[in-house]
Amino acid sequence: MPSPSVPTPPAPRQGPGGEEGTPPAPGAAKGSVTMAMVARRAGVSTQTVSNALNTPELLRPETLERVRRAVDEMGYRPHRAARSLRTRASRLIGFGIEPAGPGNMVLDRFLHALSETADAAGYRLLLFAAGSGQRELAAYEELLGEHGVDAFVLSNTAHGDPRQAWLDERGIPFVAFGRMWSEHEVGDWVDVDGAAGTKAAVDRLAAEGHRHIGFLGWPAGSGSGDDRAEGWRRGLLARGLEPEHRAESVEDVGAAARAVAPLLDAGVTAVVAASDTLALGCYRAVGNAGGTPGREVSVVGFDDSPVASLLSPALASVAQPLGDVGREAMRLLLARMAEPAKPPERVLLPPALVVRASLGAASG
Amino acid sequence: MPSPSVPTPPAPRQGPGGEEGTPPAPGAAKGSVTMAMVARRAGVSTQTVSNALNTPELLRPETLERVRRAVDEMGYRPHRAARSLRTRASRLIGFGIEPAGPGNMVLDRFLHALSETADAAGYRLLLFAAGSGQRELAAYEELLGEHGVDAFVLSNTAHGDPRQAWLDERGIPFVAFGRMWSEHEVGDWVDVDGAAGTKAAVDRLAAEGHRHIGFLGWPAGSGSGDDRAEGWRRGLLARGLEPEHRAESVEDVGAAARAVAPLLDAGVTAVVAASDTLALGCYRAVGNAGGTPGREVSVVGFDDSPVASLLSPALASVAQPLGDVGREAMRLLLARMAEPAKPPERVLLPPALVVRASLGAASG
DNA sequence: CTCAGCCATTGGATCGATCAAAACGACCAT
DNA sequence: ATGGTCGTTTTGATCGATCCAATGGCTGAG
Repeated sequence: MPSPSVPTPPAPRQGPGGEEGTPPAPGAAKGSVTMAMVARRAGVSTQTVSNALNTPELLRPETLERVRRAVDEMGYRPHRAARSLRTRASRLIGFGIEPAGPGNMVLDRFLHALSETADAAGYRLLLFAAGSGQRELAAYEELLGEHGVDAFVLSNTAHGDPRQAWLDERGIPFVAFGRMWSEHEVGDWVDVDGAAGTKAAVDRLAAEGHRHIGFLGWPAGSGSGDDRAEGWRRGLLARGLEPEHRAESVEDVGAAARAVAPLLDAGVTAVVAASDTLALGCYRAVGNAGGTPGREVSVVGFDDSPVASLLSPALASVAQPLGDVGREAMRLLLARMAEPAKPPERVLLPPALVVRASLGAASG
Repeated sequence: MPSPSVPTPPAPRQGPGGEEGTPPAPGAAKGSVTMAMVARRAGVSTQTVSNALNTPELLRPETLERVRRAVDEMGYRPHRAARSLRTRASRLIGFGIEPAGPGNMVLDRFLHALSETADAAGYRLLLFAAGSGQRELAAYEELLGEHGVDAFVLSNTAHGDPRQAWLDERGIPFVAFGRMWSEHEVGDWVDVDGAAGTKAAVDRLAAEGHRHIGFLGWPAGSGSGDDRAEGWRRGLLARGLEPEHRAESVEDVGAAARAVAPLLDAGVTAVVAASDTLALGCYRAVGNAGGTPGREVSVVGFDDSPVASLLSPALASVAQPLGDVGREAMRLLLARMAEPAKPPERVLLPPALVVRASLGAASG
C-alpha cells in the first residue's frame, strides 16, 4: 500500500462500496465499479444500465435519470475488455510508426491531431513498431487477431504499397496519409497538395516581379516530388512563362548546391525547391557565387522545417498542415467505419506558403 | 469424443470450419480461431491449451508439442479482450502526446524505440492526446478504468509535475522521460545527462586549444538548462579555467545573437550553447561582427536538430540518444511492473558530441 | 494387491458487458 | 371479463480465456 493518507479533498466520488447500507457487491475488490453495482444502486437490472448507456431512448425518462445519477455518483466506467469481448469491436485504431529516417517527415503534430480527433469519437490509437512490407502485414494480422483493432491509419505510403490492397481485401477500414501514386488507388486517403504549394510559391514570386523562376527537385519517379515539380510547371505556364530552368538533386545540401549552380548561371532570379534541404543547397550555391540569398536570388523551400525560420535570411517555405491532415484523416476513417461500403473519399489539403525574407522582389 | 481426426500435418492453415467432417465449432463465425477449436484439434481440453501457452512447464512434453502444432497450424492467437477480462491485465501502456510546441523536442525516435521494446515484451502503446494538468490526470483515470492500462510513460516532465505523485499514490507503474528537478523525486526515470554533454563539448574545445570558452544558456530556473550550464562550468573548473563568460537568452535566434555579443567582445574563442537555436544566434552574431563561425569562433549546439548538419559550416552539437532513452525507459518500466516494490531506479544517459566543422582549433 | 501420493489433465465457474427473447404491467378494444 | 398490443424492464445465454478445485492415471511403497 503506497499511501494510507490521501488528501481527501471534497471527495466527490467514493469507493465502490456505496454507503446506503448496500453490502459491498460480490466482486467489489479493487477500485473498479461494475455495471451490477450501478444497477443495484439505481434499483434496476444490469441490462437496464446497459440500455441507459447504449440505447437511452428505450428507457422511461425517469428511469434513465435515476440510472444516470447512479453512474455519475459511483464514477462508473464501462470496462472496454468486457464490452469488446461481447461486441467484437475494440474502438482501437492501429498505427505503425516507422523508424524515423531521413526522408520521413516529423509526425508528432500529425499524431497528436489524429489522437485528439479519435479521442473525441471514443477511439484510441494503438501504436506498434512497423517493420517493412511483410513484417508490417504480419503485425496487422496480430493486431487484428489479438486486440481486435477496428481500423488502421497508414503513413509513409509508397508506390507499390501492398498494405492498402491487403486491408481492402479483408474489408478492414483504413485511411492513408499519402496517395498511392498508382493507377488503381484503393481506399480513402488524405494528402497535401504539393503542386498547389509550389504553384502558390510561383504565383507569389511572379507577383514580386520574377520572370525567371527555376525548380530544384528530386530525381523523377517519386510521387510527391513529381507533384511538386508539376505545380511549378503549371504555375509558370499559367502566366505564359517557360518552365525551362529545372535541376535535380538527391536530398543533400552539397549535391543540391552543385545541381542548382547551372540554373543560377542561366540567370534565374528565384528558385523553388522541393524541400528545405534542397533550398539550403541554393543558399550555399548563391553564397559561393558571391551573392546573398534573398537579395539577388529568392528561394522558397518546402515543409517549413524548424530550420527555415532559423536561417538568415529566413527561408520562405511551403508548410504542410499536418494538424489538419491528422484531423481530416480521422474524419474519413470514422466515416468509413460508420459506412463501410461508401465510395472512397480522397482529400487534398492545400499547404500554406510561409513568406519570409528569402522571398524578395526581383532585383533586376 | 473430442477429435476423431487429429493428424492432418500438411494443412497449412485453413478456415475455422475445418473440412474433415468436423462440424463447424459452435461459435465458428468470422475468421477467429478460438482456444476451443485448438483444443479439439489437439485432442485436449481448453485448459491444457491455456497451460501450453502460459505455463508450458506443467505439460508433458509430448502433449505440449501436440498443442503447439495445433496452434501453429490453425494460426491461433489468444484474444486479448477475453484474457484481459479475466486477468485484469491489459498489456497496454499509456502514453500522452502533447501538442508539439516550440520547446518540446521531436519524439518520433523516442516513440519508435519505446514501442519496439514494448512489442518485444508483449506490450503495446496506447496513445492519447494529453491535455494539461488536471485534464491529463482525468485521462489517466479513464484509461485505467476503461482499458485497464497497466502502466504509463510520461514525457515533458516539469518542475512541480503532479503526475508522478498521482500515479505513485495509486501504485500504478510508470516511468518518466525527464527528471522532476525537485527534492522529492518519485518513481523511475530516464534522462539525458545534459551536464555530461556540455562538459564533453568543453573538453573537446579545450583539447583543440581553446582557453576562453563561453556559455550561452537559457535564463536560470529551467532544470535542464541549469544542468547544461553546470556541465560547462565543471568542465572549465576541471581544467583550471574560470567560468566567467556566460550569457543568457530566451529560445530565439535574434535574442541569442544579441545576448552573445558581449562574450565575443570579451574575446571568447568558443561558445557552448544550450540549444541549436541559441547556437544559431552565435552564428549570426559572429557573422555580424565580420567573422566566420568555425574559423574565428567555434560553436557547439545542443540537441543535434536537423538544422545542425545543414548549416554551413555544419554545426557541432550534442546529440541526445533518443532511441536509447526509449529503450531504457521501457526496460525500467517492465522491471517495475515485474517487481512493483523495488527501489526506484534512475538512469542518466550520456549524450554524444557530434563534431562538425563549427568546432575547430583555436586560431589565436 | 491395495492405497497413498503425485502428476497431468479436466470440468465448471468466472471476469463484465451485450444480445436475444421472455416477462411484466398498463392500457384499450372487444 | 377476456384478449391483444404496446412500451418497458428483466431473465438467461454468450463472448474467449483463465482461475480453482477436482478428477483421472500412474508410480512406488507397504
